[in-house]
Amino acid sequence: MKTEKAAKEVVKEIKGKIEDTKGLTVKKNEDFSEWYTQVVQKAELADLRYNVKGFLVFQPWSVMVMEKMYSYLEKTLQQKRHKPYFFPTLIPESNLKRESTHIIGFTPEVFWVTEGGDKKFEERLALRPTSETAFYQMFSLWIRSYKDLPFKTYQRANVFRYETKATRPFLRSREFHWIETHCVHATEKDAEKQVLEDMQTTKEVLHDVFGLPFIFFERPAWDKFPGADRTFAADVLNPDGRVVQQPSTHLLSQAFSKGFGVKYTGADGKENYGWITCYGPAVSRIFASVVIVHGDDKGLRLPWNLAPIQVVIVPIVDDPKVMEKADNLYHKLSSFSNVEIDMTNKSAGEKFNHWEMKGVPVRIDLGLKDIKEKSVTIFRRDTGEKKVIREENVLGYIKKLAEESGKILMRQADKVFDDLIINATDLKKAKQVIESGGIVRCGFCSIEKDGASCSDKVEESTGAKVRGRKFDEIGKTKTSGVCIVCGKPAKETVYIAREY
RNA sequence: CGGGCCGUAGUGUAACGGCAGCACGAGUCUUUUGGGAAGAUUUAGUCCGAGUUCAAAUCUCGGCGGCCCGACCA
Repeated sequence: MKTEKAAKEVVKEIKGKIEDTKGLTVKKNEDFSEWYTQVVQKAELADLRYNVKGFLVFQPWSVMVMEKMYSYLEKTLQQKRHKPYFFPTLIPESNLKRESTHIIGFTPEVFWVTEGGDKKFEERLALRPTSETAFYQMFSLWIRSYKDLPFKTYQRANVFRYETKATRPFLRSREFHWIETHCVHATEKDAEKQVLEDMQTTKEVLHDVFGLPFIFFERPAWDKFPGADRTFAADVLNPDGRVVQQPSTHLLSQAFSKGFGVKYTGADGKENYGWITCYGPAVSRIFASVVIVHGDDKGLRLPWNLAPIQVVIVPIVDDPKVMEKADNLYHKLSSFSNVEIDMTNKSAGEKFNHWEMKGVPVRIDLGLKDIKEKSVTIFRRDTGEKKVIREENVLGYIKKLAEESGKILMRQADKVFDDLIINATDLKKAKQVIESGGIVRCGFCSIEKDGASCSDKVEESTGAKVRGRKFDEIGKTKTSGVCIVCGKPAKETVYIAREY
């Protein structure tokens, strides 16, 4: 009995010690939820202790990464002729009401501003949950002629949604940071082209630069953006088999232009309503995906192009010769990368672990051995390899690394999707696939309103949701099967996955 | 918004209704440094408000905040 008690004490003591360490105490694929919480705190991405529910403080490391994300997104949008704006944060309630589906969809999550000083406003003002009803109010004043079209805008903004569900840092909080684009086109066809362009932008930036794998779906009728005619959304996959909705692009058609009077005079002198589209990459959530998709049991792994510090030089000993060589390297590398020398008084091992947690792509270790042998030791975070490189080859080696490191992370991430999509012909099988962390591909009666009841049954029996039809399969694959739920002939092939 | 759990130094954890303790961190000094160094020394805490009680971190109520699970979303 006594020994049992003593053993318990020892276990407790050891456990306490593990929890005190600065490293991650769980493996990503064993307890994903806990892993994510720890990375956010231990890599100092956000402080969750701000005293308003659902709001948090973004710390420098995440802010610097997100600044880079903004810059890639904005550069791409501007190349595609979107013009930047900053719109007000407040939107009068009457604006929100101008499109009926929109107001119904958003009302439950609006923060309202009702007074200024001690004076009550006659009309409530919304803290923008999204800015359609702010932009289109002005579009109606700005757009006169077909010569003004296409009218392509965007803004970087923080938006507010009164989420009722427990929030998760970066993935879901009551204030989040994004870019929203709003475009007016002369014809439906032009608007459709814009949606294609938005999807292409998503691929160019989120996949090719940030290394995130995703599938674009057309959402079913019951899951569209409030007020949209058609909604297309990219789902990024988490390692635990759940998907996260990332940028979505919407064909708003003419509902909003009619509500706000966004009209133009055509070449024929006749008045027409504009065709509106909008697109919303949520940078703070995209950041979450970068953390989740690339991170490992040691912490973050940042693609070269997103890392605030790309190369860190770690002097192993405090020795004048070592410091001189570190300075030397610093100046050479600064010409094409952000470099930092870790001068802290921590032990070598602790420095190594610290920078691995932060996800810095390249580390250079410098000690007396390297001085003697005219070499340096280079550690790369993407593959975990450590190599001794001759001094004269260092620059070339790191330049090459810079080019391929993002691609390596991208390829590693792309692979994840391969085995996860599994065909199913009945709900029992679908449930099995979902429970083993997969995504189901199956026949489905309809993604129009008449399919909603079958969708409810899918949710009921699998706990997962119908994500929609895969965009690049629309019209290409003939669906010959039957609906996985009702057994009627399947008009669509859809995908089913659990969601974050 | 419903159901469950929770709030003690910066962090993680102890204390039957009866002296709030331990570890890590942080500060200073010395010795160290090739995968989470050591000694000396200093530092700091019961979420907020009310109630019960001789006595509350502990019990009750309210507020604020967090975590998990469901309906909503980017």
